[in-house]
Amino acid sequence: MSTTGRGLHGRVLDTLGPEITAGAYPPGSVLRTDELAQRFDVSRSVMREVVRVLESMHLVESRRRVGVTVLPAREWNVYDPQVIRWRLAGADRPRQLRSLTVLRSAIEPVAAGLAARNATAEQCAELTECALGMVAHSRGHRLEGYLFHDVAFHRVILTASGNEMFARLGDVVAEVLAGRTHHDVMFEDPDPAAVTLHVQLAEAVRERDAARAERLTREITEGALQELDVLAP
Amino acid sequence: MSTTGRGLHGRVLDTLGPEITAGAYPPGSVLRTDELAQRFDVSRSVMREVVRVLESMHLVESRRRVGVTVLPAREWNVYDPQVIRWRLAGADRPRQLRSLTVLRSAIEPVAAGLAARNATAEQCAELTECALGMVAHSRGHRLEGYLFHDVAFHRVILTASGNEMFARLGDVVAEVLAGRTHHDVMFEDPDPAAVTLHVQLAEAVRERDAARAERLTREITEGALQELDVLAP
DNA sequence: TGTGACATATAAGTCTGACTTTTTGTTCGG
DNA sequence: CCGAACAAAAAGTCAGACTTATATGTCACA
Repeated sequence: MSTTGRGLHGRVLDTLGPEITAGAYPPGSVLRTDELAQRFDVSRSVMREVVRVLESMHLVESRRRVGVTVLPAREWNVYDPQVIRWRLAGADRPRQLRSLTVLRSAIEPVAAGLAARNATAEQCAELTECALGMVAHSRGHRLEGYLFHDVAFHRVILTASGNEMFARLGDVVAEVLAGRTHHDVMFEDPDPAAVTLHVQLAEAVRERDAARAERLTREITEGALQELDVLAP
Repeated sequence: MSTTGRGLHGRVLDTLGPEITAGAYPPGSVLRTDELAQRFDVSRSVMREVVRVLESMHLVESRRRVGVTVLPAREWNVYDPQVIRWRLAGADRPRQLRSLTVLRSAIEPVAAGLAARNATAEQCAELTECALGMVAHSRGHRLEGYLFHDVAFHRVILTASGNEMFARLGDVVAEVLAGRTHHDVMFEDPDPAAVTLHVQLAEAVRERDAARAERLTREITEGALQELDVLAP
């Protein structure tokens, strides 16, 4: 599940990163490289590399004679996929999930509008295929299959928009959708209305109807927001 | 101007990072840590730290027995402020600027709507102050002063939205606005219509009129998009 | 001729210890 | 009371030896 995995360096990062993003050290706390190296039983070289990466994420700041200072959350690179994953795994997961869902609600409608203008024939076909897959798995507790096609659907939309900034949010959306299915329990089958909206959206993109694509996506994301209000008020 | 600056490590990064994001090495190219260390005249330790940071940005991938492989642009963490700065300084600056402006056009209207709901009295005051500052510098080639207040205005909106993902885009917006003023020549005074829109927006937020705030912001960002079409068709 | 096991070379990964540089806090003299 | 010199502390840098994974080539065997 963890992306870093490989190498001694990655294992330390996978422990220290989540600790920091979980708020284990209040902002302003100072960590000493040597102490950390001892704690994780690694050499200073490895520890320095870890600190450098944390520094590039703006989670900490390293200064001579003072140590490694933990930065306030406001400074963090919250768009770093690694940071997003760490925070989603932590305690303030609900708040994080809400932030990301609001982000989706801003981005996806615009992305869908652009996709209606720019999508290739192949992408239109993929979209239809995904929507059909969602329909096929919408009943009988086939949640995993449904999720798979849902994620793929939104990825295609974001990619087809032709905007690289939108395209790179595919992982975020995947994380949010997966979170909804797995963590926040989802006993029942997905909302039939949502399924219909996806089918109609694929249709709108295929027919180059940007305005309709945007409107439909807005309905989808508003649904996601309402769902969140019900689960975590 | 460069954020990294400090330390030998930062200087190497400030050279190698821009090179990679500028596409100097085609995707799949392999770099050897030892060679890079020689080239920059630094120790392997320093070079390894640089590679680790580039790896965390998904610009490169380091694998045993093969070397440091440059990844395709599709993999890059394009939301990393450092990466954004590097790319804006490079050759594909126009494309980058367009991507970011489209991103703005998606985010800011939603952020403004939220700001109208959540802004504190203090934030409302700041907003009005910024808008007045923009008015005051809107004539007589006071571009620097205008830019300053424009950036501050949008930062307040994004922060006041209460969504941390939006708030963190303040730097991006600042970069885009600064780019428009400095790089892409802007001899004339700013569009009076835009100034008026900002004043009205501050008003709408103060009066808690979310719908109007969103609509006005949409007009502002659409103006920015059209401006871009004129400059770089 | 194809295939699988094995050997080898290569480049990253890791560790250690010594040394340098910057910064901060203290102390001492004015 | 204040400023300048000083000392200590922690990160930063370096060099060299060693380890580990792995891509690739080799060779025997089918």
